[in-house]
Amino acid sequence: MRVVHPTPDYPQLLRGADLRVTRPRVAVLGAVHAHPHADTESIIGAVRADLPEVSHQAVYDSLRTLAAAGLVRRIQPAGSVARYEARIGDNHHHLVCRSCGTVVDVDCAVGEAPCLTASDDHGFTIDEAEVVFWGLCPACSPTRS
Amino acid sequence: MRVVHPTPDYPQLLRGADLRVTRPRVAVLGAVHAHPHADTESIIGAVRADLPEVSHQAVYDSLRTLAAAGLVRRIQPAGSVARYEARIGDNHHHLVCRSCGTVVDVDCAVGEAPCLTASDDHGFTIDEAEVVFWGLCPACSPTRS
DNA sequence: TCCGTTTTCTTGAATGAGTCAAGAAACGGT
DNA sequence: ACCGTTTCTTGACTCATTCAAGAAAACGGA
Ligand SMILES: [Mn+2]
Ligand SMILES: [Mn+2]
Ligand SMILES: [Zn+2]
Ligand SMILES: [Zn+2]
Repeated sequence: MRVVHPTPDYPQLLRGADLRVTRPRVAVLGAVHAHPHADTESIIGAVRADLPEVSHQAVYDSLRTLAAAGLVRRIQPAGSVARYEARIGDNHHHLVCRSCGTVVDVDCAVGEAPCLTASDDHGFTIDEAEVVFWGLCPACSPTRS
Repeated sequence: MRVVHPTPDYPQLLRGADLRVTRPRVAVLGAVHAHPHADTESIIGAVRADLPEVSHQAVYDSLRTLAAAGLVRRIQPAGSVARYEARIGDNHHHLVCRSCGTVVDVDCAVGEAPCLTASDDHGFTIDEAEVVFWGLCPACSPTRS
């Protein structure tokens, strides 16, 4: 079995979401695909490798638009700035290092989205169950003998 | 069976955590007990009912110290300012309204803390599994017939 | 109770991610 | 190519939270 990861056609993804295709949006979408869980500043840096003149506001606007359209997901672990990823629609979860802030993906252990049911929904209409595992990454863990 | 909720002895709680007993700390601890999931601004307001002259910085410092000592828990759902609660040590979870930001408690549906195990820990040393259910509270839900 | 040391609080300024707003440029349907 | 609409640029601004320096309070020992 062979899993293929063709480079996504970003303009097509944008059109499919009824969004205008602009150079900043294409570059931002590409940067998010290339740098999972990157924060806005990193994305601005990556985008400027292609478009040296993009404004930070264009990146902020693009990220917001892409997130609203469901083309990217925005996450924000407590104490962190916003981070973005292109892995969407699979309700996966995250492992966050308390020391360095590194974020890694964790497949949902239970099932489909939402993967968990609240014991008492208090009358809420729940649409997502977000799980964040906190701890220390290998690099930040105290070395054992 | 009778469940009693005696008013906690805040000075004693502080001493037990090896913290100096100061008026701001006692008041902040009381405010967090009285107003679960309140944000810092609300806590400042509540504390000033007792101590009209406390500085906002004293409240920020107290909250940080109390959280570090484990006497209160700090939560910060994405897009929200920091919120604090005194219900600690039971690994309960939260239900957050996407519209008004209301936070309510949800008992852990699975078990003891951490109530979940990551499918792959990537070498991390995990110490907490945080679950946030997102949705709309009854007041914010579109009314049905 | 008084003292000295240490911690905490007050005051005021600073930080920084993110937003707002107005005009210029780009997109895309005709 | 033209034109109406959306998006981008520029620059100012917000606001939760932090930083820093000196004044006040806490507390263990005398
Ligand atoms: Mn992810
Ligand atoms: Mn709670
Ligand atoms: Zn780490
Ligand atoms: Zn609500």
